[in-house]
Amino acid sequence: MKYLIQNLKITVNEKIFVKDPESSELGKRIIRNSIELISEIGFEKFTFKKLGTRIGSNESSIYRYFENKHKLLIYLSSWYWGWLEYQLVLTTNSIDNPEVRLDKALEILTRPVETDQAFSHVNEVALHDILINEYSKSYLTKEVDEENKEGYFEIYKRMVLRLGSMIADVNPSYPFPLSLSSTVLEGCMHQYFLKDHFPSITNCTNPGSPTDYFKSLVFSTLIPDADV
Amino acid sequence: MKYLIQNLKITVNEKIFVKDPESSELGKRIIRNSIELISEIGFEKFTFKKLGTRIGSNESSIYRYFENKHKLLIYLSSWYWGWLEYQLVLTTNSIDNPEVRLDKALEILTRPVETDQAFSHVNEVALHDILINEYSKSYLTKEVDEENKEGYFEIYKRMVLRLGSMIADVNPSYPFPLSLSSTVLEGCMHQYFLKDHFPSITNCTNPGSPTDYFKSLVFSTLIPDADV
DNA sequence: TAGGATACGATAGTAATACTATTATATTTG
DNA sequence: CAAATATAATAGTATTACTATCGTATCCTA
Repeated sequence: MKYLIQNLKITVNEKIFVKDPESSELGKRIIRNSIELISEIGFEKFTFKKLGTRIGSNESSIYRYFENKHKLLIYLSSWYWGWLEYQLVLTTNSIDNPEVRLDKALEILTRPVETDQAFSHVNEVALHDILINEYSKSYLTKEVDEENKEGYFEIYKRMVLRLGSMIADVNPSYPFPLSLSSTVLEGCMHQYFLKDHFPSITNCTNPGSPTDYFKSLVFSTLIPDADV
Repeated sequence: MKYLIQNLKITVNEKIFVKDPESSELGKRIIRNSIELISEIGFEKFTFKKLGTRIGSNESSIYRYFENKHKLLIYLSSWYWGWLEYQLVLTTNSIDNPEVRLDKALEILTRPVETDQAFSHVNEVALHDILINEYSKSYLTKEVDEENKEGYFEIYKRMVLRLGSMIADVNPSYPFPLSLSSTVLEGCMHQYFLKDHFPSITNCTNPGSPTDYFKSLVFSTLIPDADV
């Protein structure tokens, strides 16, 4: 994938980190290796000590960037949603026809992730795996309301609102645009998970099928007599 | 809610527990209090030590019933799905008309949970909260494939298959009955979560709206020109 | 080029977690 | 009444998730 804008930086809420990991080499090593390590061993078994060993650095140095691994997960997730949002906006904002725009949006949001050369310290494919396997752990906590107030989930919510408004543009009288939008974003990650671990309870077992499924779901809901 | 059958027992895979908690008073106290404690402080902060203190019993005694808190969560979830499945089957199996049956099924599966007098040691409302806030943590692990082989998620998968086949009965040519079924079950818990913590990205903010939303989603998908 | 700020690494230490093991006592059952 | 079983009490371990301190290297600037 190629970008019009080089040296792009995905902006993440400053409250999420202690020191901006994009501001130093060590910070970028933390990001690159935490993505790989979390996707390898899972979030539960991931510790700053293991990450320190892996990058030949000290546990305490990592704490200078992130308060704890929960905040790191929120950082990585925010980065992912910011990256996806950028692609969504770039691809859809020039499209005037609401149906075509929504169709394109669903494609961007549900397709398998590919590596993006623009961000060399981020393995987007591994990061997508982390989102599928770990994202809900970032908000299924007792601290979610506080953290939401602090703006930790802004980018994700903005994504839901964006897709929701594209849905409303196609059918302004549909009463559940936001629920449909949140169902698509969350449900898509779930279908990717099922494909890998519970294939008996999904029909999204080959590449491209999540896109087909969610397009059909959304359009037949919004345009009852359409031929989709 | 009243039951035709008294002294009913929800059957859970025996590999999930060390000793059947239904077989003793202590076991039932573990179940009752773990449900309350997990829903109060959340799964992360929940420990067997805290549970022991709460029930005036010893940490080591709890380990005789469950290997660890992960298994306890799987037990509680399985119990919940077994309980819901019972209601689903009881309510729908006498209905011949596929549309009416699916409509009724969606009602059972998406409505708010009420206390069930038949199981005095289980607070079903608190258990539903646990499912909403913690269920995905039970399968979003690196051990999911092994545990799936052991049958830990059987009841849940059976639920998805049941709803999936009711969906297929309404429209046999619809290509994604299982994905739609899993989306409804998972998505419903997600909408309940959003209602409480991210109300700005859902339209399911008042009681009954998850049912309306999912009925409309499913029927407009299956019956494109229906008046739903 | 000296002096101060900043970054990083190394080490040590703490409270809590998630167990395991052993022994003692109480209760149930045959 | 003896044996089996269940539970309680205590102790102990490795790991986790940090916090605190200190020394050194590097960088920036006056």
